[in-house]
Formats: sequence, C-alpha cells, structure tokens
Amino acid sequence: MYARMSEITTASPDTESPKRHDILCAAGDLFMRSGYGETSVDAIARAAGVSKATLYAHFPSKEALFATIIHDACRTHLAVTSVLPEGVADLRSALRGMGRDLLNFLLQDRALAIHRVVTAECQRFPELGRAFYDNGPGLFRRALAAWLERQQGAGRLRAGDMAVAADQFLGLLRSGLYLRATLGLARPAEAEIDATVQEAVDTFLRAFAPPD
Amino acid sequence: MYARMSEITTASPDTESPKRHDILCAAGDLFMRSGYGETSVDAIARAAGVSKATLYAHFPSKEALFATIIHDACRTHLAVTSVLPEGVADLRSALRGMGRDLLNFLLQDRALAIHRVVTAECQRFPELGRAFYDNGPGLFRRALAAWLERQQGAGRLRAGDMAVAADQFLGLLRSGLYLRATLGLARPAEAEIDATVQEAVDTFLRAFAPPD
DNA sequence: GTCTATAGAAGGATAGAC
DNA sequence: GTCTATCCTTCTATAGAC
Repeated sequence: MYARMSEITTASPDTESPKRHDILCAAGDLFMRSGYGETSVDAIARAAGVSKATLYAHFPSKEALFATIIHDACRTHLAVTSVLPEGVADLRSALRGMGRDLLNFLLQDRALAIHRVVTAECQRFPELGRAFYDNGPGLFRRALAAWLERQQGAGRLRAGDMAVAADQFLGLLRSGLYLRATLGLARPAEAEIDATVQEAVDTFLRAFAPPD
Repeated sequence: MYARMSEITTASPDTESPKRHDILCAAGDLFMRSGYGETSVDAIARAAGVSKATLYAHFPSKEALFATIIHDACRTHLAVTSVLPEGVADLRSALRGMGRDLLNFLLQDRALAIHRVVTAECQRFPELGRAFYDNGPGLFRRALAAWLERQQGAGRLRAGDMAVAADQFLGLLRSGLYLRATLGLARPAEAEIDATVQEAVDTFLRAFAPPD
C-alpha cells in the first residue's frame, strides 16, 4: 500500500561533519515542532549534544540555521516520476493511485510540519514561501498538468486548460481532510483518506471526461 | 462589487475599558503579524500606549492575552446568511456570487493572518485549531451543505452527499490561489480571483448537475 | 487602575583555553 | 573544531507608589 511512499528524494550535500549533521537533525526536529521564535539555540545545542559555541562555528546565526533547515526540507519531496506513471491503461485507477500516494505523503507528520512552519514564518522570511511552493506544490502542479495534457492528447480528457485542471484536482484532494490536518485536528484514518481520494477522482472525471 | 464584504460580524462584548481595548487592538496586530513567540509583551504595551503593569492588570499572562485575541478573531466571520441567499433563481450565478464573496473574504489580509497564526500555534495551543475550524471553515461548510441540499431538493443538483459536495466546492475555490496567498506569494488580482471562481463553478456544475 | 522601577530567568552570541 | 564560562540584551512578570 505504502510501497511507493518510500520513494522520497532528499537532496543533501552530505559532505558534512558528524556534529554538523547532529545540529541539523536536532534543529530540524525542534523548528518543525515549535517554530522559529519558540525554539532557542540553547535547546538546539542541548538536543544535538554540542555546545552553543560549536553550533555557532557551523552556522553564523540562528536565522541562517533556520533558513538552511527549511530550504533543505523544501527539497524533500515525492519522487514525481514514480507517482505519475508513463504508461496508463486505466485513467481512473491511475488517478486513484496517484491521489492516494500524494494525499498520504501530504498527511505525513513531517510534510505537515514543513507546511506549518513555512506558513508561519513566510512573513518574517519572505523567500521561504517561494522556496516551499516551487519545490513542493508548484513543482507537482506543473508535472501533473503536463501528465494530464498527455492523457488529454490520448483522448481520455475533454478539451480545456490542464493547468487549471491540475490545480482543481489538487484542490479536490485537499478538500476538507487536509485543512483539518494542518489545524491539528483528528488525524484522518486510512479509510477516510481512501474515501476522499475516491470522491475527488469521481468528481474530477465527471467534470473532465470527454463528452460522448 | 465588495458590497457584501462589509457584512462581517464580529462578536465583541465591548463592555471593556478603553485601555483594555487598546491592548487588545495592539496585541491583535502584533500577534497577527509576528506570531506568538516573536511578539513581546513589551512591544504590545508600547504599541498600546500603556505600561506592562497595566497590561498584566487586565490579562493574567501573555498566553491568556493571546488566547483571547485568537478566540475573538475566530468569531469574526462572514455573515453566512448574506452569502447563501434563500431565493435562488439561477444556481450558476448564485454559486458565482457566493464564491466571489467567500474567496475575497478569505484573501483579506486579516483572514489570511488569522489562518497563518492558528496554523502556526495550533500545536502549542491545541484548542486553537478546533476553535478556528468550528467558527470558520467548519461553520461555513455545514451551512453550505444544507444550502446545497435545498438546491438538490429543488432538482438543481444530482443525487449524492452534499457534505462531500460542499467540501469539494470549497476545495475547488481554494485551489491554487489560496495556497499561494497563505504562503505570502503574489497577491492575486481581481481578475484572477474571478477566473478561479468561474472555473470552480464550471467544474462543480459539470460534476454535480443533474443528469438529463 | 495606572504608573516607574526592577527582579529573576532566558535569550542570542562570543572570548579564550585546549 | 570543540568546549566552558560569560557578556549583554531582552524576556515575562511583579512590587510599591499614587
């Protein structure tokens, strides 16, 4: 079921010292959990098992450390190619598989935390919203639009702007469930996720299937 | 165009002293702009033109002040009855008017700020997400579902669960534009908003119009 | 209720030894 | 690079005068 969920790419240089790695891990956890303002450098150093001086030897400031964390996190995303298959026999089941993979990915603790932190701090760090969007939702949206255009070319979808259709399919997927998850309300059960995906696909295909 | 946007209800007791009012206004602005952790009580007192001691005479703690601000803000919402008209001649134009009013409301600075702050702090203050959802998205969703059921009863919509349809219509409205707005990316232009609403209504009606 | 003044803790950042 | 110890600022919250 979650087989493809393991296919997550994270672009990390990994030419880093062990201590630097510990600092990044600890800072990532704390920033994701509590946001920028409520996370202290003391707490990060303590959690990483290093002194503050060591931390400041690797990062010039708390802001720089935060920016590094978030930008790295924004480059962690679904392997788009594995979720949008090339050879499609049945469009409905392809949409269902893709929708389930994507929604499960979006509802992960880590993904929700990134979205929360970026939403919270994008006023203080204006480039953050852009980095997140371009590496996450925007990237997937473009790939999905291109994929839908190929389906359209194969006669499986009616005429129309597939960029809009992509946005709308993602909107249908996120409808309700995802909003409630970002607000920290009850984590959706597996069955609820599947139902949302199925409803999204049904509605999407009723609206975008070619007229017969 | 924005005529109905003025119909916003804010439930405030208003049996408050002038200083208390000043404190609430200043704290609201600062918390909305910078979040909880980055807003200091000093800054609030300064902006309100009172001393910190006065502030603490009205509110027992920074947390209590924050909770008051946010809970008040959550009770500021669209006057649902004005956006969901009773007598509907043309469903398409009713959906368009409602969609435009709602999307314009959601894209206001104030509404975006509340959503951002609640998203950011709902882990630290778990009851916040619930209060926001129940007074905002959840409230409107229920009203919209009931409204859609009446349209369904009048034969203007096909059979199906109108709670799901309501979530999906809201998802279509928020598709793309709203996500980008919450991330602080370019504020959408009037024309872009209208286009999004129109596309949402078109897709929704293609999927939910009664089969002929 | 409102102020000034301050306590006491915690914040980010650094000096200097190793 | 890494540590301990510390600087200075800012934080939340309160005491005491009016």
